Amino acid sequence: MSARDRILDTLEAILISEGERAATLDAVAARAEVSKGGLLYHFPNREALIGGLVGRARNYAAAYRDELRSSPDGPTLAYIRTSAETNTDFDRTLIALGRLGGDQHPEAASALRAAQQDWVDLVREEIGDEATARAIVLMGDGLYYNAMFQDAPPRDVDGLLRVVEVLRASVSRG
Amino acid sequence: MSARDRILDTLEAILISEGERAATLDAVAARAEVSKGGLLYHFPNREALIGGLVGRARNYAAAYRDELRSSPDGPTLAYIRTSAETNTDFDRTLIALGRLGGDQHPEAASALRAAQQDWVDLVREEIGDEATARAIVLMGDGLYYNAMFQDAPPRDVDGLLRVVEVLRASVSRG
DNA sequence: GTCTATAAGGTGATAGAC
DNA sequence: GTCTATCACCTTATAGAC
Repeated sequence: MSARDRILDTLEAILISEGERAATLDAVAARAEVSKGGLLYHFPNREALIGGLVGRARNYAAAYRDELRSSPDGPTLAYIRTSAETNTDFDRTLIALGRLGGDQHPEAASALRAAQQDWVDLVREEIGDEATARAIVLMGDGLYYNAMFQDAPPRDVDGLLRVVEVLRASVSRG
Repeated sequence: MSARDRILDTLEAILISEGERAATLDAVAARAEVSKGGLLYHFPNREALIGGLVGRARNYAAAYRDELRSSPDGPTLAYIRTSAETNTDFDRTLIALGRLGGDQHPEAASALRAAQQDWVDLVREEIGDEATARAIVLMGDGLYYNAMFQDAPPRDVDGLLRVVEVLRASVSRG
C-alpha cells in the first residue's frame, strides 16, 4: 500500500476513534509510520490532508451509486442492506467525514450531500414517491449517526427491511 | 444569564459552527466574554467543560421525555414533530455533542444513547412493534445527522408524518 | 468571581540533507 | 520520496492579585 493511502487510512482511524482534535499531523504521521516531513510531502498542509479524505469519499460514493444502480434486488433494498454493513471502506470514510461537520470543511459537507442526493434519486425512481424515498434514506442516515458514537448498537437490518417493505407496498397501493 | 450558562452556550455555538478543533478554551472564553482564568474558575479543566455540556444534555433529555410522554397526540407524532424543529435548545446541545463522538468522550455517547433508548421505549409502548419503533427513531436520528453538516436541507416534517402514519396503520392492522 | 501573567508542552509548517 | 532540525505560534493549566 502506498504511503499516501496509509496516511489517509490512519487519518480515518484517528478521526473515528479519537475525534477531530486528536487528528494532528504529528499523530497521523506517527501512526502511519512516516515522519511529519514525509506526510507533508504527500499533503502540503492540513487542508490538503482533509481534501484527500474528501476525494476518497467522492470516489467511494461514485462506485457505490453504480453498485446500487445495478443491484439485482433494486437500489432501495440494496441501500438498506449496505447501510447496515459496518466497517466497510466507504462506511469508515463516511464516519470519519462526519467528524468534520460544520462550516469549517464545506467540501466534506457537500460531498456528503451529493451522495445523499444520489441515494434519494435512486430510491425515488424505484418506488415513485418523494417523501417515502426521503424517509428511507433518512433511516440510513440515522444508522450513520449512530455509528458515530462509541458502543453503536448492532444495526438491525432485518427489521428495517420489513419496515421498508411496508412503505414500498403502501406506495404501490397508492 | 450566568457566566456558566454563557460559557456553555458559547461552547455549543463553536462546536456547531466550527467543530471540535476550534473549541479551545481561549476561543470559548473570548466569545463568552470572560477571561480564560474566569472560564477555568467555573470549569477547572477542559474535561469539566465538556462534562457541563453533557449534564445540560441530560437535563434537556429528561424534560423532553416528559414532554413526549404527556403529549396530546402521543409520543410518536410528538417525537417526529419535534425532531424536525431546528435551533431549539435541545437541538443545539445534541448537535454540539455530536461533534464529540468517538471513544474520547464516553459520557457524551452514553447520554445520547440513553436519550435514544427513552424514545424507542416510548414509541414502542405506543405503537406496539419494536422494529417499527426503531425505524421511526432512526428517522429522527437521520435528521440530526443531516443537521450536523452545513446547509442542512429543511426538515420536511409533513412528508415524514405521513410516512409514520403509514407505518403505524400497518402495525395496527397486524 | 474574575482578572493578568506565565510556565510547559503541543502543533503546523519550512528548510535543507540524503 | 522520506528524513531531521528548527521556528513561531497555539493551547492548557497554574499561581496569585484584586
